[in-house]
Amino acid sequence: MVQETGKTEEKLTRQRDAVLRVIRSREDHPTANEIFQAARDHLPTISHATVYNSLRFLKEAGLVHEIKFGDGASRYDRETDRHDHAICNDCGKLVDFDLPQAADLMQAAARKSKFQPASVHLTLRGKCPDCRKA
Amino acid sequence: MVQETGKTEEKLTRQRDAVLRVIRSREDHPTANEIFQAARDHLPTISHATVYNSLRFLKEAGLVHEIKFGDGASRYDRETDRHDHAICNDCGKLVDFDLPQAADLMQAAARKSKFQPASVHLTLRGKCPDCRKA
DNA sequence: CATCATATTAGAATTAGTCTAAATCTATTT
DNA sequence: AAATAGATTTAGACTAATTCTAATATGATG
Repeated sequence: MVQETGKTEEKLTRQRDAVLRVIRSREDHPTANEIFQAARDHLPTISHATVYNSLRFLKEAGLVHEIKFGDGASRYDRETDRHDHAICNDCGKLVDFDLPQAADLMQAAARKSKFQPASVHLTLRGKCPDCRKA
Repeated sequence: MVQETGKTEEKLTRQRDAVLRVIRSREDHPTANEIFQAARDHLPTISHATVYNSLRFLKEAGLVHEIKFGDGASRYDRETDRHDHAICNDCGKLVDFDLPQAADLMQAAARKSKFQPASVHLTLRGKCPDCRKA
C-alpha cells in the first residue's frame, strides 16, 4: 500500500499518527510539550522523546510545519503551504496569513544577500485585535 | 549630564559599556555566550547574568538589536535600523540586508492579519555564497 | 559619611530539546 | 508459529540557553 507521506520506506506509526492528529485537530499552534500532553490522552505511554522524533518525522514528510521565533518553544502548524505570521507583542498570540507579495520578494532578497534562495517568510509584529481593545 | 541611551534614569555602567563595545566591535552577530567570553577580556569578573541583564538593558535602550531564530541562541546586532536577514540552511550563517519593499508590505500584512502593525521583518532561507561553491 | 536604590555576582533552577541504551514492534523468512 | 533483523519507542540522563535568587557591592544623595 502506498503511503501518503512521501517517505515511502518509513511508516506512520501509532505514535506519529497520534501526534499528527493532535496538530490537525487544533486551530492554534501548539508547542511540543502541549502536543505531548494531548497525545497522552490517546496514547498514555507515549514519551517525550517520541513526540520530538515524531515531529521531526512529520516535518520531513511535509505533513506539518514548524515555526520558530526564539520566544520559547517551537510551535507546530497543520498548514504546510507557504505563509506568513503575525505575533502579538502583548500576549504572544500567533496568527497565520498569506501575503503573496512577500513571496514575490524572494528574488530581490536573494540579489541583495547573494544567497541562493529557498524560501521567504514575513513576520509582522504588533497588537492583535483582542489586545487592541484592552 | 544627559545620557544618550534614551532611558535617562538608568546608567551605562562599566559592564553594560563593555557589552556594548563588544557588539559594536564586531561585524558578525555574536551570541550572549560569545559576548560573555569577549567581555571577560576587559572585565574579568563580569558574570553571565550581568551579560544577559546588560543585553536586555541595551536592547530596551535601542542600542542593540536582538535576533532570534530559535536555532540555538539569540544573536545580537549593532545595526538597530529596520533590516532583514538571510540564513544559510547549510552552515547557519546570518547576513543582514535591507529590502525597503518589505517595509512597504506592513500595511498589507496588517490588513490580512487584523493586527495593529508595529514592525515587519523578512527572512530569506537559502544557501550562502560559500556553501554554494562547496 | 549614612542611607537607599540599583547593579553585580555566583551559582542554582528552569526550560526546551537531544542522546543513549535497553526494551518492544513489525515484517519477513523459515 | 519461531527466529531474525531493522526500525521504533521508552525512560531517564544530559546539554545548552536563559532566568532566578540571595547576598554583596556600588554609587548618588541628603
